[in-house]
Amino acid sequence: MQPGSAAVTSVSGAMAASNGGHMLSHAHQWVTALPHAAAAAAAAHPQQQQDVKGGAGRDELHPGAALHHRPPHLGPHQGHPGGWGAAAASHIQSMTGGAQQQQQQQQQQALLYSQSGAFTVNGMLSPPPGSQSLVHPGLGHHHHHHHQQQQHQQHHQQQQQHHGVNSHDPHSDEDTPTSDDLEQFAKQFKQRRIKLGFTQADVGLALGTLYGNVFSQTTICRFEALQLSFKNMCKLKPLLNKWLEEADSSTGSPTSIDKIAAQGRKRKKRTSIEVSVKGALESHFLKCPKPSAQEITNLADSLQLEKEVVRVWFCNRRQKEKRMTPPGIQQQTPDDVYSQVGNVGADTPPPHHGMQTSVQ
DNA sequence: ATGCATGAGAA
DNA sequence: TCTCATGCATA
Repeated sequence: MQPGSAAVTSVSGAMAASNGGHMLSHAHQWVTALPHAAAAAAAAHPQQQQDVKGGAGRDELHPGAALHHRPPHLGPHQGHPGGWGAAAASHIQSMTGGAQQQQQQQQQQALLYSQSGAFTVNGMLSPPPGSQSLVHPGLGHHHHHHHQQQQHQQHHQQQQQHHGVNSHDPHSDEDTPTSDDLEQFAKQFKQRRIKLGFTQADVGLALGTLYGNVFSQTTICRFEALQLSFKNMCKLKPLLNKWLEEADSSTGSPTSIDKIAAQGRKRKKRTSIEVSVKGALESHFLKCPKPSAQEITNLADSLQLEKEVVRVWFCNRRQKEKRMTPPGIQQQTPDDVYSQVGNVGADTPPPHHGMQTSVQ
């Protein structure tokens, strides 16, 4: 690896990777086009989302843009199942009557993807002819173990068992589930999904057509693999659960929906960082997960990467640590406990055990 | 299945 | 600026 090209950043055929020395005048503006509202699910229901906020009121009318999905009534729902990685869990969802505080949720943008290309306009109800789905013959290994989840950096847990609501019912889709619940659900979900012949992408779309919240294959995948934050898992579970019900029960209700066009945002080309460089970053991360702006600059400079790239790398790395199935977890089966050798480099940061037993 | 990226919102 | 949810693009 030449020291002159640690990372290859090619931006869509234009704008060559400008590295050489240290030009700090990179006004990264790949985002040139944005005024393109994705008025997909801009229904007027009192949800907590509203896309199109870039001031783009005019868009090219999507033919057949059907924004008519009944609101999933997520209103009085616990939008934030637990304060996990986030700060204070001060927002205890107390919907037990009338005193409840509400706060803005997150944002959701309605875009659409077309990755598997196997879905039909229907989202669901039509097992893709030859998707990447393979019928799993039963896979009956069930082994759930205990595992902690929280890291070290944060604090307090989230499983708040209130008075009244929440009566130890680890099966219903309501109330905050436990990690085990999530693990089981995820596993079950995946199994069912596959048996039904749907791809992750299909599900993502179906969710959109069903509730207005479209998700990508990526998200579904990460959900199944428990690679999301606990909080995020909790949020998605109800939706996916709903889909499951719909999926296997309504095997014959053509719910035609829309299919809008994507917008033309320009995204920066993915910078591929060389392994050696990644190693260096890892090392630094172990020493200092949160480098200061200055440190980032130095690091970026020495690694010959753009500062922004380094910054983002750290952000993403940190996020990884916060997932339910953190990186670095050695998946050891209860019978090969003797393969514990010296751990890499520094130390094993999170001694947490993970789950994720089978990867499709 | 994952790596790097975007963006809204919270500090 | 960081976190968090989320996804395009890619391996």
